[in-house]
Amino acid sequence: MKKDPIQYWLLKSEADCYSILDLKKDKKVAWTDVRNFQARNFLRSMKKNDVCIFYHSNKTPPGAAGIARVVKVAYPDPTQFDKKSEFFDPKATKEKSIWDCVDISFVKKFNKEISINEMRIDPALQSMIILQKGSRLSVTPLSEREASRLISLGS
DNA sequence: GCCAACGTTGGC
DNA sequence: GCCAACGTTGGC
Repeated sequence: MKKDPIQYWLLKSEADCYSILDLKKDKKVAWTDVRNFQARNFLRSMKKNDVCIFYHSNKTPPGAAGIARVVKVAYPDPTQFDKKSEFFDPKATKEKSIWDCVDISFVKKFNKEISINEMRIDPALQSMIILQKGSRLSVTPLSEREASRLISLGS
């Protein structure tokens, strides 16, 4: 049986909310709270061992901060059922789950964070979805070229 | 803090 | 099914 090729993803997180250092400390975390259908669909197509570039948004400047790896594929996001959670969704039931999460583990923190400005001027990164005007998705696919460029810039 | 751009909701 | 109003995201 042939192995599926690795896919690459970019995960946004607000830096002061959950950073790559938090992930380093936790080693592994459930990537919950995604409440956008397009982003959820990307979560659902993630496979075990896929590589995720961890991006810090909402800071100056924002940028790519490290690498994570998918350790568990999509399953129902428990926060949608939790009445006390700000991500509670009254339309979701255990039988009809709406939102998914994956588990990711820490791989490495970049030696140098790659700012969005650097990405914008790098020819290999022009095609990144988050650099397109108006793009707000918190989960986006990366091409192998984009991912390896980011990894070499950050290492 | 501002605001452009997007997604969602709800009236019709 | 359209679209105005609203809420949110996220770079600046």
